[in-house]
Amino acid sequence: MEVRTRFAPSPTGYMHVGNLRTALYTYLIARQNNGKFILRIEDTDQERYVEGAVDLIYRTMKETGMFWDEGPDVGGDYGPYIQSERQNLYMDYAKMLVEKGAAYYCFCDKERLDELKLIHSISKVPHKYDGHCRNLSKEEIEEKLAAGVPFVIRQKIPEGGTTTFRDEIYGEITVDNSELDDQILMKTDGLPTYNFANVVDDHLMNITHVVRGKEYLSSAPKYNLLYEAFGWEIPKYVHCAPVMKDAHNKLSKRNGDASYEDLIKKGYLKDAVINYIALLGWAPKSEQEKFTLDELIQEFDIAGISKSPAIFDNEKLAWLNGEYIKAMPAEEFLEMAMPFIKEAVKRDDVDFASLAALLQGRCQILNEIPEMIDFIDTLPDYDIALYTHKKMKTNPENSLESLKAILPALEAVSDWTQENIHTALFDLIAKLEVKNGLILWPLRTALSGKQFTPGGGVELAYLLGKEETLARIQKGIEKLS
RNA sequence: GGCGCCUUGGUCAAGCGGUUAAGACACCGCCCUUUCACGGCGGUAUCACGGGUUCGAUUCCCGUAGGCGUCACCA
Repeated sequence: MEVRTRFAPSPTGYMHVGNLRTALYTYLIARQNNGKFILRIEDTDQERYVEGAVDLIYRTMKETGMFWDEGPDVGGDYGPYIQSERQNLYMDYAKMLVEKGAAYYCFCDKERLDELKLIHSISKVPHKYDGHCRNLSKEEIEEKLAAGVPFVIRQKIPEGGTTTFRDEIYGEITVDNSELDDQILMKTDGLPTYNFANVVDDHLMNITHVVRGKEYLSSAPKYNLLYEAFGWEIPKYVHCAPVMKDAHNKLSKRNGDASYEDLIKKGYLKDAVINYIALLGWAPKSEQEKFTLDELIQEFDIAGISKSPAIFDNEKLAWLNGEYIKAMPAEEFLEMAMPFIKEAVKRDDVDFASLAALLQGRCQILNEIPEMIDFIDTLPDYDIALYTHKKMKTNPENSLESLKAILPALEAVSDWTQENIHTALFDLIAKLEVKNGLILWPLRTALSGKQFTPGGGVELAYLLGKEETLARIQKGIEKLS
């Protein structure tokens, strides 16, 4: 049978990393089985609907390469793929269940239900519907329906016994039916609840693997009962443990910056993000760590998904991102880095390609760039203590001597190329018979005024240009005198 | 509180009755080096606890503890 999976987000906001990971796993299962990946929008809750959320879902999925075979925008044989456009179909299925004795009309109003809830909470009893309308006579039902009394349709959970379901990650789980509530399937507004719509849609769309968050694990037995009542085949369940911010809190926008969009804005690469989240909660059989989406399709295995929650580790994502940056073609990196370079460098007479080359091996996240190169436009007001470096055996005194020697040597360089600068400085080093560091450390310090820079004295001199280089050396000499 | 699930280093994790308990990030040290970085080498650090079962438990069973989830006319 053809594998069909579905990602079914509700348009209630942004795509956080946990969502994205669920989408990814769902996508991978479909692709590696040469199956179909379906996108379905679950918008039965009008109150929580957020404008633009659907577009964001589309954009994110496309950007990361998770293209769907069927969905609202591309169509398919099992549409519509937006739940609100399917409203008229759920009532018939609910009534079918009523006829089979697996569901029933309930006319209890809000007041009675609230009262019930209150009593339960005061007496510290788990809240469950009390079955008030479970056994109404046919006449009573007809009468109320005819009178237009608002109703819901509830699932009729069997009175005794247990229900067992199987999850691909957690194995077999059995619960007492007495633990299960007669949950509402159809609301008074005539719309289905998520729980019901999900079952009906998944069946109608021939979904074979239901991948979703672990928070639905406790509802799974009720879904099973529904499938059984309909006589439908039960799909494979894949419940994924959540992605956490720390040991106690799930990742959420309120707590920080866990949305896909934010990560991209900060300068994380989409491939790195996808790669990282694939590894968050799933372990490959080999020791490979870097995966393209295609490689993930090959290697992914449900058996490798872990049961326990995983904490989102920015450090490791940053490392992985750095690996991706290093592996990029230079031109591509230049293009991606340019906006970040421009944030700090307003001068336009800089050799940006050379600058980018220096940066490429030294940054993990693109937004680290501005701070790394902020000295290019203006020399910061630095402390002369920077001239002291134990290993280089430099101090303010000998640095002054070095700078004084460097100045004329560089003045003599007419064609300001990296090579010529290098030659001039190393000739000087040879002539003075000193260690490289004695010349180069003070130079780098004078040019940048920073402890850490992307590149050494030669590179910085070239980048700054002759005029600016000489001016900064002069300034260093004054500072040290 | 009832029910369910989970528990290997700081983090992600391999392991599926016998291992010196992999690997990666982070951290520390050394080497390389024109700083930082990169790279190379090495190191610190983990089976929540208590009972069983077994010749032998990280691995199987039962408890305990802790964590998480769920208990809506939300998804």
